[in-house]
Amino acid sequence: MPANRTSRPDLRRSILDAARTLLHQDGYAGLSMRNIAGAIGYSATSIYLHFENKEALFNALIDEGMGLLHEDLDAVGASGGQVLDRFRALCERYMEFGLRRPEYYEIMFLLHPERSARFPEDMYRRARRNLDYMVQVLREGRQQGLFVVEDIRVSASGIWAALHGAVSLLLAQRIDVGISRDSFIAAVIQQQVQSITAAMPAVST
Amino acid sequence: MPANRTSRPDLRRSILDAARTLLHQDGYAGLSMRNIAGAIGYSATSIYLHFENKEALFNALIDEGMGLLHEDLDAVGASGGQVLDRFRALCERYMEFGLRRPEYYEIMFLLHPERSARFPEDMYRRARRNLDYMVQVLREGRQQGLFVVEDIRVSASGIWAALHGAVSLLLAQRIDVGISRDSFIAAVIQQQVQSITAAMPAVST
DNA sequence: TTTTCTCGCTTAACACTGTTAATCTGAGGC
DNA sequence: GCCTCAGATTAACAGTGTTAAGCGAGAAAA
Repeated sequence: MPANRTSRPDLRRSILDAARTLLHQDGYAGLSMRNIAGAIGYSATSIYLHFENKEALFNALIDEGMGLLHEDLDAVGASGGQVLDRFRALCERYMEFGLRRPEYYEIMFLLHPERSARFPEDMYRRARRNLDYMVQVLREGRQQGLFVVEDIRVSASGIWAALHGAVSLLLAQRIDVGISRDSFIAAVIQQQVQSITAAMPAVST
Repeated sequence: MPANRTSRPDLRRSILDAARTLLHQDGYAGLSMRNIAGAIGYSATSIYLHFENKEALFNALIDEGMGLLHEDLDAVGASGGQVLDRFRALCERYMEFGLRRPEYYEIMFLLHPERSARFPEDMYRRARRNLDYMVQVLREGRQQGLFVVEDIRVSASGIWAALHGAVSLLLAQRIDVGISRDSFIAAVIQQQVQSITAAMPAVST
């Protein structure tokens, strides 16, 4: 029996919200179709009226997460300010997103590496937009003679990899407990800064 | 019916090998107890005579993988040579391990971030030994005045995170296909080098 | 008003999964 | 020959994603 048949359920939206909530509460392991359905007072098979299968449901959530991440990173781009500050902010914002919304980050970047072969093409495109923020700020920094990068796209990928690795290990609690989260994040960002501002013998000597 | 009852089966070993092979062939999704057992001609419940549960089986595999990784990294330490070269080699070897043995790397560092809370303590210790290789070479480099790092342990963690992120994204095929694997790896290593050799105004000016 | 149709949702079922309990089997010791 | 016991098995349970069939109420048609 539907929880509230009168109020124009918009079941699809409810499913997504319930899935996200359960993901946040119990993690990926405790998330089943019957679970999601039960949380909103429907039967499991109702979900299939709105999503082709579990993977499609996840892709919809991933899509939402990408949108949120883009919002965060967009805010950095629009903030103006020095290019180095914006680079730092970009790194910080990315990591902060992963740590603040682990349920999203997990399904967006952490889960099922083997499945990504079946990933929809446009999902890839959205993920690649993450990189574009980085690419743009690197290009700008290079134009101003502040950053030293050979291939911008490769460097941006490397920096993204570093940030992603840091978030992954933090979420998995695999960073030494003797290291404070904040100092680790600061160090990671500092490493990225040094990796692009380093080795400028022509200017500094 | 056992595949070969006469030949002193050493079932435990067979189980681990079968699990590893299946993991390599079909990925984590296609790995079930019945699958593993079927591959060596036993029933699924036989596995429970040698492993408490599936997680224990995985932990045994993870343990093996850690051993292999340590062997690889040890070889670098014993190689002698310049400290910077050894640092590079350490980075390269780590990434190469992940790419050469994805089935091990996946269960060691990629799978089930949520489950790691239940991770056995000594498993953590072994994982932390990875870091010690890095810590040692950083310390040596600093003593020689080549590396500039504030907190060695934090820096080592940051570098490990970067390497881990690079391996993760490569394995998940989330690095732009327009970027060659080798140039990406080279760039990541170069970034790590710059992150610890950068900003030496006192010496360079 | 009565019949038919349609759509949203449900139940039943299938083939899986990890795991436990109970059972079988066959070799070694008496 | 009989007993014991360890190694392996079958049966079963609760759970999973997913499909097929069925139900019920409201709209449309007669």
